[in-house]
Amino acid sequence: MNKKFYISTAIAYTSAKPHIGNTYEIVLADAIARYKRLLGYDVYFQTGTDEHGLKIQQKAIDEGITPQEYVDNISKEIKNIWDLMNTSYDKFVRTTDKEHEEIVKKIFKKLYDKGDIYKGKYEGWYCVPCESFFTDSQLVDNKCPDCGREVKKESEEAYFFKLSKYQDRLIEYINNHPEFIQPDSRKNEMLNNFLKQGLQDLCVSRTTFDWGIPVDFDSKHVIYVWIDALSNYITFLGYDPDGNHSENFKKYWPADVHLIGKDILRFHTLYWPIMLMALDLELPKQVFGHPWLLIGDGKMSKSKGNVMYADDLVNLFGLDEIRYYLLHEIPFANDGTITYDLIIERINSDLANILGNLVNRTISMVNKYFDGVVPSSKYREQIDDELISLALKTPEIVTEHMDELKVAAAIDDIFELLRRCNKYIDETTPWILAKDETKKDRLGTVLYNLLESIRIASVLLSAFLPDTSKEIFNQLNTTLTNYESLSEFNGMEQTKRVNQPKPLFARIDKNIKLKEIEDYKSVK
RNA sequence: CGCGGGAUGGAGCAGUCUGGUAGCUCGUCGGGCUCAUAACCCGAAGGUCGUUAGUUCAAAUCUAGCUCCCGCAACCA
Repeated sequence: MNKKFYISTAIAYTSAKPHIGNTYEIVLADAIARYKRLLGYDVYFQTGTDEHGLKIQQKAIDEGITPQEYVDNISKEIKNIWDLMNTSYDKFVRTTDKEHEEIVKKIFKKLYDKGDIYKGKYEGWYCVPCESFFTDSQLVDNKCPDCGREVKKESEEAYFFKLSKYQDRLIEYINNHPEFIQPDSRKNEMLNNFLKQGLQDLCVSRTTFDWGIPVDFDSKHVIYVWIDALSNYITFLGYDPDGNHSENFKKYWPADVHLIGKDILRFHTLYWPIMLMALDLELPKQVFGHPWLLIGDGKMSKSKGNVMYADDLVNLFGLDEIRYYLLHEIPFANDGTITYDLIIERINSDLANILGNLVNRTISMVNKYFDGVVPSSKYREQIDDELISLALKTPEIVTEHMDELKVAAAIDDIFELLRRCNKYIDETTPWILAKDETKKDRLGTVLYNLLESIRIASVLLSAFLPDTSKEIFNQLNTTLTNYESLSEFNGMEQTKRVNQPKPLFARIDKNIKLKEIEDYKSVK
């Protein structure tokens, strides 16, 4: 049986349309999931939307619709964007799902019965018009951070979760599993900032709004986001608080990777593991807090008017172009930058020049010199060795990087091979060989080596640029696209015909494109 | 003294853990080539690696201080 791999993204909050920074996460997860499938893993890839809470209730009221209608709309919009980005999730979950709600109630009850949840009082600064509580540190000039009005000290009855009970166990777990929190720098942050200071018990219910899952033994309260949202990772898999877990749950839990934004690391590396400990469940193997995508040097925000949305970018540049940018430009640990200039630069230099042009010139030569028939490769020379050994080594290197979730580095590895191909063409000068009929066999070998190297690169690329990869296979006219076929350098079937070359990516004229973007924006 | 991260040629980044000629991509300049999407290949210029002091035969890399930027600061996804 194949090894399993369970990867999840955070579920997106349905308060607004996600911008390109939020979209990055699903694309990153998709690349990892696709790569694992390529390696033969039995992959389960879950994503979805988080649909409860005060903010949503208010927005719905503002728009004069029910909260359910509101989240139905946004959830659908988010799903559309995920689909637009060609992401291969296996399950799209919604926290307003009835079954989820039932299981969450049971989880809450179970923790309550166990004594890990208890009833207490929540104290804080309350803003009446906003109906929200704030902590000391959240206040701005001792006023409400949202509306700037006066706040007053209030307390309300609430349920609390005993984080403190489990904190030593968690510290021990984190220390014994150095790979649990990634990147490492985040692990230190969590340990130093929170765990070592001692955890306060977490308030897990609210009475100030009702758009949430009710506490079934105390209907005044709704279950607050933590238990509701975080538990999506197990409820939709078929976790049963009474112990009759589904086959899926037994098969896929614990998760291999929770992919999340670095801002919600605390919830996933402190609250969530402790919940699981309280439920006597295994902890996820890894939580990866990925960096942010910044516009220029600032954070994306509506007030700055610099928000970029995935659908606009795809309209302007194309799907794989944007996937490429997202996957390649975001480093492992630090925040990345996105600007139109940088997108254009990457598309031109990497996709059009290095990849697109290589495929185009190679297929053209096969057509021109061999009437499209894949030539035989028996006249090898020493100069071929370097290319061939790199082509055979690249899958290993890419896999290593992917195992470390270093997606950008993995893509670089593939492009290293493509660059080597371009260089190889210069070294072997096939157009000169073509002029000498006696060198026809040598010419064939050179072209074969190129075709096969491109095939190998394209197989690896299928996790990142699925459509492009498909198109390359189409032009190569090959169906041999599995990972196993990369272990030997003979996957291109001789005597088969390649198709006509077709440019994969058009080069972009920067000035024209920037103008087009202006026009596009003004029409919107 | 709240915690953590960052500061590397014009731009975007790697290298820092495990000190030892400063690397990659883009851009610029020069050359080559013509199969190809004015693409490709080669070469060059350009950085006292934020700052100060220390450790060392040797520091971008270790230690301490300082400056600037960013995230977090707990119930705000």
